[in-house]
Amino acid sequence: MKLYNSLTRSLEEFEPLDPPYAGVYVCGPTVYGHSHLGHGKTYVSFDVLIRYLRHLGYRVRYVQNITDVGHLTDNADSGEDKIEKQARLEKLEPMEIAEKYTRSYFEDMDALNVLRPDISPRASGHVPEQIELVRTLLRKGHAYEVDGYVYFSVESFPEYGKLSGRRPEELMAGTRVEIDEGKRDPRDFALWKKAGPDHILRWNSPWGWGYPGWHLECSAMAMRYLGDTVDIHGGGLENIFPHHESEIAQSECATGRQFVRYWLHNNMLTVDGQKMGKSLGNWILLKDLFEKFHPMVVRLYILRSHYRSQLDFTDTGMGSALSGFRRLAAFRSRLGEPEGEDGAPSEDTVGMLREAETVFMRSMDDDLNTPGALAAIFDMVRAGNSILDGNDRPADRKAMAGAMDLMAEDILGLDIRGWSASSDDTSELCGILAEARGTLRRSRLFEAADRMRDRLEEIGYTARDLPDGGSEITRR
RNA sequence: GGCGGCGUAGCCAAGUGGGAAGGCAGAGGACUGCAAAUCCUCCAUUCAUCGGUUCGAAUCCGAUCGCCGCCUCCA
Repeated sequence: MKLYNSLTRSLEEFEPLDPPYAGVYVCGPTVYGHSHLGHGKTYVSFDVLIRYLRHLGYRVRYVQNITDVGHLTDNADSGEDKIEKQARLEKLEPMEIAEKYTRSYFEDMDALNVLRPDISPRASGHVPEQIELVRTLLRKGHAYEVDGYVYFSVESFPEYGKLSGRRPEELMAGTRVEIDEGKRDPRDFALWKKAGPDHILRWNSPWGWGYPGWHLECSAMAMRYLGDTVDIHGGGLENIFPHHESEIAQSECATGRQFVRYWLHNNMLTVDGQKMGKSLGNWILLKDLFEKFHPMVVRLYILRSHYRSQLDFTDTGMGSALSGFRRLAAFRSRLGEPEGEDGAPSEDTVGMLREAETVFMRSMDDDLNTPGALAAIFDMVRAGNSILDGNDRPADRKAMAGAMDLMAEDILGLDIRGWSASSDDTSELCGILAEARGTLRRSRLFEAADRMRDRLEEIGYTARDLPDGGSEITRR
């Protein structure tokens, strides 16, 4: 499989350091609020990576942190810890906030059918590791302490900037680079920050009470669980600088080894052509979106564009995704669950499925080209329907079901069968109504039968008539 | 100001040197009592514009116009 490596700015064949094991680290959320659609895009994208790596036979260890401490509301030291701020607003303990929104995050990711990471380490639970990393950097001369603060010395790492492509001189005296009294160099960043008693989330350290700088946790936890060199590190594009750049600096200075071999970055989400921002009034929480659209439709929407492209969210786009999902669901539902069929599928089916899987895998191998992979699935749906229209053989349905379940469900994570099942709460009632419509039709009381269909349509049910004279009623 | 990306049919979106995928919407047809679903056919001689390289470019190079993002907490 080829992956686009931000570090080399090129497509590279993925080869883990120690096959078949593959270590993947993805920057997780800061848990001070409900997850938004941007989280959805990022974690669905990386979920597909994990699923596909596993399909290819890699033994993946997927680590994704939960940031429950240390990030500030703004860049200055006067900034407030975001979790502490939220705790004050909700009148809860900071750890209650972290717990509440961690659960909320997993709830939303579960709905999107995102597989849970193998390890979800909390930053607050890894302060000793972070302190140890700071000590190492101090010992090796890559950091210095100033009055309870510890800074990383960018000058001590000539490769600083290799990921983001920034030149050191650009970083000097930049208008937006934090100028801090204690720093020897404006580019330096804090590894450890001093915190007074008013700061609830603080720990004792060799440099006094404080808390870790915001780049530190990822380095510490990635190396703790995946070793000094991580195969794949993923995250949002906006984290390339300074977050990931600084992770590299800290980690490589501490170990003397390459920190990450493949850097993957997911592009951003826009809403109606604009950046999604709280102040812009286009902030979309997943929980709100799920009220309007089934999570699987959201997932399909995300997968219709490539993970390195910006994805623009629009209502018409969601409508289009919904129609597409219905098509997939209708096909899968038509296939049923023909478990006990032992006959061989027809040549047409075998050939058609081979073609679909070839195109699908070729697309996935090409830096996770999910739009191309979806095209292969839709081709299969059309060809499959065509074959079954001509001759509905259970062995063919079974083969097609297997292909759908592998490509759409296992790899792309579209829970199509779950969708069908979830809209089935009223199945018994629908059965009775279908019986009634069938009786009316057989009695040629078409006017009454159609009035029934129209009224059902109005409340969200679709009636379709079957070749045998019966009817079927389903919820849209 | 620095950096990066994008501009492909009505909308969305792959393709990145030699046949313009796929989805949605739309048109016609088959099927149906009528529908729905499904199938068939049609729907970009052309890929923002201009110029260049090439036997050949949506794909490479240059310019122009337009849009977006990152650089600041943000996935």
